[in-house]
Amino acid sequence: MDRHDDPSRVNGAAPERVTIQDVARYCGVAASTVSNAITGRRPVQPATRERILQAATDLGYRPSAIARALRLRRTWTVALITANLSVSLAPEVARGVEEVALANSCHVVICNTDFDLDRETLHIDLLLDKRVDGVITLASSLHDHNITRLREEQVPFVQIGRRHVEIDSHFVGIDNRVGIRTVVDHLWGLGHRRLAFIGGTAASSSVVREKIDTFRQVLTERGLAPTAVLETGFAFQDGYRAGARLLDGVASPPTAVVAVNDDAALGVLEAALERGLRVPEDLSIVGWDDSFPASLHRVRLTTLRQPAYQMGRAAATLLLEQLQTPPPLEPRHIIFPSQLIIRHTTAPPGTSREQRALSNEP
Amino acid sequence: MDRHDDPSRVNGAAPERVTIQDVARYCGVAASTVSNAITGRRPVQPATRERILQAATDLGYRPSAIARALRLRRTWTVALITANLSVSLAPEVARGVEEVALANSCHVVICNTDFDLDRETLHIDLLLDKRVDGVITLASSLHDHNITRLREEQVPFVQIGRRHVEIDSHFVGIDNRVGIRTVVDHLWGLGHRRLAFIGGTAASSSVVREKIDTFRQVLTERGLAPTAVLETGFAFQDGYRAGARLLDGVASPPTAVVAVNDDAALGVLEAALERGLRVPEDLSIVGWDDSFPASLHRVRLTTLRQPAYQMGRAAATLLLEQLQTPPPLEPRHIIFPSQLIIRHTTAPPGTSREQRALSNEP
DNA sequence: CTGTTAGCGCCTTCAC
DNA sequence: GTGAAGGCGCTAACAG
Repeated sequence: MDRHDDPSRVNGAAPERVTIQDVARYCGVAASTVSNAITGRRPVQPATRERILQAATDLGYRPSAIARALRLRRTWTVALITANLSVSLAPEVARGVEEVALANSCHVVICNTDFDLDRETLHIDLLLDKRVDGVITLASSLHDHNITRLREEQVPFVQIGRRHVEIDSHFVGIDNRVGIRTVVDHLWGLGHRRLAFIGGTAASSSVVREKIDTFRQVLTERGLAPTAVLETGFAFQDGYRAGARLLDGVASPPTAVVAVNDDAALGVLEAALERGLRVPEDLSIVGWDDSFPASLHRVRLTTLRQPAYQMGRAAATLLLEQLQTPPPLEPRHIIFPSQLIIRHTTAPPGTSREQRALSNEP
Repeated sequence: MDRHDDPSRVNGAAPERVTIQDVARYCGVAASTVSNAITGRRPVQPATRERILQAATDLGYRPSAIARALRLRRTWTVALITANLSVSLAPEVARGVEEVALANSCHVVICNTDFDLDRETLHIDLLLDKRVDGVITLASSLHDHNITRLREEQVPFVQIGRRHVEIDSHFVGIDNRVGIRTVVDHLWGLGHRRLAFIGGTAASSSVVREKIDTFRQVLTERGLAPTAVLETGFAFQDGYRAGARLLDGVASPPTAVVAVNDDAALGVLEAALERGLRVPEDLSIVGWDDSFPASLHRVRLTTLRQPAYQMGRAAATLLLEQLQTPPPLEPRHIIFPSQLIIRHTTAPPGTSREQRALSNEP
């Protein structure tokens, strides 16, 4: 009862949190017994167990995750590394990851790289220092160098969307080749022969490389060559810039554009509409991701749907499985089906623009 | 040189990370000296300092953030608590928070509450166990009970968007009353007299209460009453449902709708277009947030812009300031200006729907 | 300027 | 079943 003996009141500042020792003293038992009572790793006399648990709640005891982490070498924390958390499907992926993590008493730290190597490396430094239990990378958000570091430190990781060709790992995504083929088939079937691919940067992303390669290949199979391939980036503005380059002062602009993602596609749409083109009559546009804005009534973007949320869930599940079973599982690939959502931005090519283009040719 | 003495190779599994002791032994100095050389808290002989730093990089030493956290009672981790990370401005806020955090070697853990008290409490439990350095809450994402717990544990926190009336705290946001007044003035000026408010739930959010109260009040000042106030929720589908209830089989539907956020507004837009209404001729719609889809050419939603990214930055900055200066600063409120972005979903009310409605009345 | 000691809070031997 | 001792990796206090 002597207030001076109460370690939680040494001075007026920062009330110390109650520790396992406090509970032990309070119950007249050893700290290890409290630990056993709470974690249940070793049997404890039911009576004392009850007393301890009661005391713990009475005193408001909560074990320190930090002390535990130091001892157990587990932090109950995973990282989600992405280029830009607010781009296309990232938010939904994050939601999925977080949901599964929470169900496993695990937290998610977010890391935006902005496609910047230094930023990315800094994040990895911090994550390694913190001994996060695992990492999920979204799309092309990690350079080989840093992937290697994770591998060396034996930090489990799962990649979503982008697969490093050299480094096999757990992976969640769709088959980009099949996707591109579906898109091109659709446009081909509508009668398009002048197709362009826009957005992304192949240098920073093997997914983009894969898409572009497949795009070229499928066209080649049909005896065509791309009207244009513009690697302008992933954001709306990048798509807009691509649209401008595609449509301004070009003798034979494409009649259809395949974009690296929805954001870029919407940028192209914007550029086209600003130039007085009708979509889809004058220009067909296909996006990729089926992000929220694509579905809006007045947008009605034709697009390839990826189940972002489910992919986030799957990635987190994969990751957490690894944390529980020490022997490293052999890499597993979960391939979700992709689905072409045909809305109002694709149709047979009109003639207005086509004729204009022809009349410009000598 | 004897491999058996190398503690990092005890057995084949999990290569131990090199500790401060390893560096100390390697250099023939005490661990505390290594600590001082690296943190620079106390002076170290330049020569030995150099040797230690060199050894540290050679051995690949990186201090354990966990051990540091246990000792220093700082985790270099903050939490961002939000109802739904993928809703309206949350992703942009998160980006802002993360950017500032990283610049301070700090990580951000994300917590989605889904407006669920249990989920929220679970998150707070875990965050408290982890001794996060601080918390940022976005919109109406924390119940009073949990705010109180943060307060009791003396965890610094900043609120974005929602201000608890009873509990003063650091706050970042806009003035909702001014915002609503601006919106209603705009509609009033266009000639609208039948206005509805839709979306949100006043019970779960003081912001919504504030908006609705102001909405009613401004109308009252003009001698009007709301045509409808539908608290249906925050998501696109909630807006869609509200739109349906507003427009189906109602004698006098509103000529203008004020939505709680852009997502809900887009839902109303969808419902209106599906019913063959023209927007804005038959129905004006005003959103809130200026989220990405609102700006799209074919959407052109009139909306109130909040600087989401800047608000995230500001919140994180406020938070980190608190971590550096022990004496708790008195609560500061950073109020950003809001801005009405007038696009194509608002115009003087047309007569087509108006007349139809009148003709239905006896 | 540097080394020794102690302890942050917990869990895991090892004795009893 | 339970208690005592030791240590996870680091830094603050105290000697020298």
